[in-house]
Amino acid sequence: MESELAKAYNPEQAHRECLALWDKYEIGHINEEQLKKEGTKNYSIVIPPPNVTGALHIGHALNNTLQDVLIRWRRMQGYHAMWLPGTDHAGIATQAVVEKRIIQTEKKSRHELGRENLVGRIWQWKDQYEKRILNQLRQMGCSCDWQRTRFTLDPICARAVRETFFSLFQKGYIQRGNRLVNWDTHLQTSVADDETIVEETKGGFWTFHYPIEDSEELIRFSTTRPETMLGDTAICVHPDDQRYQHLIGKKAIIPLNGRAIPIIADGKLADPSLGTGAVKVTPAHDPNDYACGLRHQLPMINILNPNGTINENGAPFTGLDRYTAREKVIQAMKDLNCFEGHEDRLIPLAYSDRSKTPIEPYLSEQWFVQMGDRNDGRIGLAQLAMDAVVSGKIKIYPERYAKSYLEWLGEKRDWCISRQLWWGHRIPIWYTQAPREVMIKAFANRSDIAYREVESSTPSNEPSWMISALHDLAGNELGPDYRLHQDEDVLDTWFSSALWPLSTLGWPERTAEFEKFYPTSVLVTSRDIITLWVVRMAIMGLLNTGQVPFHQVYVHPKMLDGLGVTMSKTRGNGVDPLDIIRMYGADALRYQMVSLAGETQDSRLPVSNICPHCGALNSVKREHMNMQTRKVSCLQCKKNFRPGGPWPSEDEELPTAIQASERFEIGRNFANKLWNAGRFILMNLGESQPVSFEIREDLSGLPIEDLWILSRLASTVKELTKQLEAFRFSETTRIIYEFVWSDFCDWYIEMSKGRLKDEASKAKVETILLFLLDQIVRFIHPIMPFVSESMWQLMNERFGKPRCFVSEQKGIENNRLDGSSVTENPSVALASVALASWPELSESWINPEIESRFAQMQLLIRSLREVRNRYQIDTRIPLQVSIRCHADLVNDFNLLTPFIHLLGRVGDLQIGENVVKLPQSATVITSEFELYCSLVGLIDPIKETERLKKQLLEKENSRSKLREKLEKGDFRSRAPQEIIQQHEAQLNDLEAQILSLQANLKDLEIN
RNA sequence: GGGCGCUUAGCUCAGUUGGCUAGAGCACCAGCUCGACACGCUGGGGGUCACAGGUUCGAAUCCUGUAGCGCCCA
Repeated sequence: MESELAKAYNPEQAHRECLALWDKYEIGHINEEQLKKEGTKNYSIVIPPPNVTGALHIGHALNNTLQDVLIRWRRMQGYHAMWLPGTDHAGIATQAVVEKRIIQTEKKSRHELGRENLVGRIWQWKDQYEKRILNQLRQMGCSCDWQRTRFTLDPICARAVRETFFSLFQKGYIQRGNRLVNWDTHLQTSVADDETIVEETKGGFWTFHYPIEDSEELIRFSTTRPETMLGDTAICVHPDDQRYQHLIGKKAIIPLNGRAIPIIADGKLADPSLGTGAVKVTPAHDPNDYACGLRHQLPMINILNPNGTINENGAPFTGLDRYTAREKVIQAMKDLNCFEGHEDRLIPLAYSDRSKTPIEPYLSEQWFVQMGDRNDGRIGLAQLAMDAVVSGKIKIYPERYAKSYLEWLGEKRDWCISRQLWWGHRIPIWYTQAPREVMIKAFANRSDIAYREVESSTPSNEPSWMISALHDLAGNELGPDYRLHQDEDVLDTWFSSALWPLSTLGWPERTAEFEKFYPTSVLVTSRDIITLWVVRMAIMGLLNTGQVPFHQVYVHPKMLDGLGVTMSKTRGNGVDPLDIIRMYGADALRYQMVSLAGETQDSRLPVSNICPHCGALNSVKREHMNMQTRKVSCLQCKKNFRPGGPWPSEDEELPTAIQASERFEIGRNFANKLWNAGRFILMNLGESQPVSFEIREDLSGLPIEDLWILSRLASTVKELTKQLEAFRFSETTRIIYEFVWSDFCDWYIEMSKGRLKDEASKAKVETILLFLLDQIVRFIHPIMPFVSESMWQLMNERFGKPRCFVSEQKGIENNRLDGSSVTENPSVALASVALASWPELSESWINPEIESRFAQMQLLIRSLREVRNRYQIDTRIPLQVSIRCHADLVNDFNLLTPFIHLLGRVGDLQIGENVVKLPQSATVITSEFELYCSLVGLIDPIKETERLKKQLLEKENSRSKLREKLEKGDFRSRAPQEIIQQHEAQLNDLEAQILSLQANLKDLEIN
């Protein structure tokens, strides 16, 4: 008996030991030798790089667990599997967080701090969070290739960005121009459409009129943003609108500044059925008006400064904030008698996701990647990425997401890649004014320079140039007379993350990593990222290399809280994976993550606050979210605490709760179950030390219980492998749980308790037990690496190097620690289960017939237990039992007699075709057997009558349903023969069972 | 407004091409310290599969509509 094996699995100890072990053997690292080796099966994943904005939450835990499951599984299958970790600089998000913090703590704006200082501070932030994120991944057990960790702003990634920008510029895919963008007046940058959120907001709807030039007439219109009248350049009516035909071509006067603007007809902008049918047109401040402005070549007057105040074009309101200006403009219009009315309205308003301030449509100079089709023979970028999915070069799982991918790309909208930020890859463009000859002279022989003339509305003697360069320009390339200055803006974060599969592998250099692992095997991500990121990676990969960046995309569900709301730090309904690991262990976290990754549903995870005083779970209510409640009293100990959430600082009076969820208990319990199964097996081996334990592929001669468990094992492994190949993660946990807990622990181990006591059968059952444990530890490892590794190590300690195996399998341990060749000796144990081989068992072991025969014994045992429970018979009292069944089953039951005695706690046992009912017995009737448990002195006729009547009722219900079905309509003429026979056989069974039950009931009445 | 998805036991979810009496875990009830495990063992109760139609011999499953929820795009 070994006492050193803890009674319960200790995740903390396992984490310490396993992490050290995996570090020691660098299990995730592809070394130089492996890198160079040819003819290997390769498998690679690049991590969707988490933002350095903050720490990882439970959604990341899901995403990364799934990647690790795939990587560990493929590694065990003998692939050279490489999972490349890293982080994303997340331009606007990170800059916003750091800026905000500096404003709070130091009362300084970024402009006061200066570009260099701010960027320095963000790097500090990045260092801190990158470290934290990578540690979180490590604690989760992620087997990344840590030595290849990348960051989207590091020099390797920067090189790919420069190369790509240059090439896009050269090929004419990148252009600069005045565009209407979403302007964040707080952060003073443009933001992408998907960085905005639209919310119904309380606003107003005002009606005004403008006088018509040289006329007594007025034209009336309505607006939700009166201040934009300052930038109006037209009034628009519908071409068919009879009310305004005579006004088209005339001019209206903006009374605020006296500007005369044309009245135009445009069927796309004006809707005669809405309001007055006339609308004001402000091309510089509204997307629809902008489009109209382009159609009619209207002037575009920008009335805003970058900070949201009115500029000189908006005189006399210059300098006022736009919302103050709105009030003043309304008042001015009232004073001019041009005001007609006002009503309150809810209007959809776009907010910046980063600063939460209202977005202003704003005209500014931006850089764009052209996505649409081209007329110069080059392929359109959107089309390029669409073709990859249509042709199947990229396969998306589940398939339906291919649709959103294609639909989004189908719009072929240009991609605005410039951001007015300081944190990011600075746009590699330099500007200058110089004569053409100077440019040619300086750059004629340079392949690393491309330049274009800037189209200018104000012609001058010397043309303006935009210069794209692969390497930074010093500024003096054109000599002392012509200074170069670099564009102030940075690139959209997605520009560099779009290159992630390329840049991390070293592209544009043809590194060994790139050659071996590009295209990557699969990208694992969540669906909101498809349009932002997946499509852009596809474009960049195809454009730069002609190859897709990944063969498969697996889209997993989203994590929701108990109320069905997406988890996020800002809502305070998220959970830190480290909290879960501390409470339940990393295996429990991973198990739960895998089990909720189903095909269709997002998954709800009710979140609780852990009381800092007593540890009780208090579920998170809506009122606790968004830091709305400062104080909660614990349901259990009644003491007060502050609910968990993204609080900016510690509370001085109240301790703050960490958050958790009892859902993770399943995984914790399961890990403990496995631990204890292993503990049982190792302890029972006692003093004996099998040197190696071998199972032949040919199972003949093994008893039915062994054939049964090996059949179950083989089909479990087969099914598991199949489900992993199809990314059906939740299925894998179901399969594993069912086999390990039910088949292995509840049945096989329980049965083995008898065989282990018998010297004659001890060695044989030990062999099977060890073999099963070995196989389980292997196939459970991708999902629960810590408990499986701990068990593996215990087995190593116990048996040293030799290890169980299937004797006919050769050369399966091919993924050796030293990266060396396939070993021909399968009996050599491996230092880590992470490097052991994935189970692969003979098809011939799968035996459905044995499984269904064995199921009869299970049903028998369950029936016995039910009787015992019903009568509350002490487990120590053996039951006297007789069983009537057909000959085949008599035979099986005879073979399994020891287990019937053991598991059913049976004393006297009679089995036969003509066995008679015992007096005063409880009865269970099934389709295959009739079971009688003698209850002399215990039988309660009333109770037993109740039981039988219940059984009878159930069977009669089933019978009438079945009869109805068989006799109704055209069942017999139209249903397949097979089904009809099945139903009939079942009906016969039921009839027989009902007769038996009735007979037994009659007996009870008599007695 | 358009698209995608969801609605199954008190809770979280399975249910792959329609076919035995719809399953699991947790929670609940009853009984168990029987030498792996109380993070456990044994048994039990609990569902008109959101609603209304339709197709079919047969619908949780396929079709249409309604309601509610979520996400994406306008």
